Amino acid sequence: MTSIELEEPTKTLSDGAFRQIQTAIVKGDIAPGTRISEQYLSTTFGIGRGPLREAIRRLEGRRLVVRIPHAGVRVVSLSYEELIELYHVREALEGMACRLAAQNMTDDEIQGLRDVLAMHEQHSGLKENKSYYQQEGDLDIHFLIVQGSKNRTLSNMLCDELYHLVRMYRYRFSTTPKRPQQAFAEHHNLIQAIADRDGELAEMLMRRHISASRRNIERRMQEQRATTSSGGKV
Amino acid sequence: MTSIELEEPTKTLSDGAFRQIQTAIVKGDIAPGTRISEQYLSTTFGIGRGPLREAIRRLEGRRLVVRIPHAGVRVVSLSYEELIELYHVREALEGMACRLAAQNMTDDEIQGLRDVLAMHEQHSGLKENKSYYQQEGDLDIHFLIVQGSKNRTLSNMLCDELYHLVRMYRYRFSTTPKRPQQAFAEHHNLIQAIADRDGELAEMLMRRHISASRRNIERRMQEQRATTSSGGKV
DNA sequence: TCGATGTGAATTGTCGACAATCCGACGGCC
DNA sequence: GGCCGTCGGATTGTCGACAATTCACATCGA
Repeated sequence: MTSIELEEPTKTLSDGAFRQIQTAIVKGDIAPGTRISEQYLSTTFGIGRGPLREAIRRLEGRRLVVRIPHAGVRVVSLSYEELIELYHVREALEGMACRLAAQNMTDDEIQGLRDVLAMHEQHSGLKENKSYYQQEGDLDIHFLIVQGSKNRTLSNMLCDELYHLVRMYRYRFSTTPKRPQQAFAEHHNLIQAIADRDGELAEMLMRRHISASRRNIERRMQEQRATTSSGGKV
Repeated sequence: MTSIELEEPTKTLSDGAFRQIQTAIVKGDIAPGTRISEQYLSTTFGIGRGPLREAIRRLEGRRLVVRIPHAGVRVVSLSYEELIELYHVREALEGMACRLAAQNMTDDEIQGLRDVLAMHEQHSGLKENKSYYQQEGDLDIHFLIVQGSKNRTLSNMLCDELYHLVRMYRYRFSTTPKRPQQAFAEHHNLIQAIADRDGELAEMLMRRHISASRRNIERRMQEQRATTSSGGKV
């Protein structure tokens, strides 16, 4: 119901391939850094190389894949630094979105926010399935708030570009012990501030929420690096 | 010297077409909202439709053109509201960039910033060519500051996506009487704050600088609307 | 044994032709 | 006279084949 992807009927083969590859990358079916050959995708989706290449070019424009001329395309692979940078950008952008949401959301939309939160609370408490909450539910809340800012330019940047990258790397840090409950509490306060139409507070809470999430990643990444001295890519 | 575009030799026809069309759109050679036919571009650039379509798909991914299946592509045309939204986003993002720049720029880079400002002062004072300063010089300063943030993710978003859209609509408002001098003074204070390593002040000044620029557009747009009751697109 | 170099296979880049779809004009009908 | 269906032209979408470039492997020499 609150799904980010709205499944419209695909009009052209190129559009269909674009969506399928995008979701495959975002969901992690294709690991970051993987080289994807045209022929493989061509036979997999059962379409010619023409539309396929066009789909890849669109993904290239969205920075989900990087292309090296005459050497193929690879799924984008964020370095540790780039992932942290991404969260810093989110902090600024979603903080702004949250302030605008406190001003511009309708009462019905705020109620919808509460409903989703309650649903996640049940789901999280009932099944103790923390990964679900952390993985998708969190983004659903953020998604609704961003939409509530009523700034379409901002929504596009956040939902169509940054969130895909965030989702790519989200599942890796979803099992941090106390983080889900903490995030839930932060969401609760966040929504309350929006309901109170307190934009200043809402922005500050959102910034701290994302900041806490970022620090959580930093901490886990350092732990991981202490054990395995891997390269820069995550 | 401080040009945004770094002209690397184009490796493939598709890449070459991508850049040429992009600059043509950004510089205003192709007006916003114009429908661009594949055949025309194909014969103009002297390349086949295949690479051309791929270039267009990349532009589509960057939101510089919008595509309607089976009906062609049009150069993106921002509505008045979207243009204002764009400046709000810039306010948040460049404010952040400016704060980071105050922390992370080297002394040499700050000196480079001052050099560019001095150069623009001479240029602006000598030739009284206000449009140049407002049009490109302003963005050069912003460009250098964003690069100085040392946040590559932020740089990419600002320089590769937003600035192109800003430049598309910049020339229309370049002749506002006192704005260039005012902007110059704002740049001066901005750079001083960065040199003083005062991130808080630098962010605030940048936000106000962009906010002033936005209000300038809003004012001129309302004047324009008062005379000609045109549609929403600008 | 290690490095450089040349060859070959695989992959990407490009082109032309054909099919599917949409837009505008014309004529018929109410 | 105005509206609707049909037809034609033009444009876009798709496919297959060929050329250009790169990468890997094997070979040769120091």
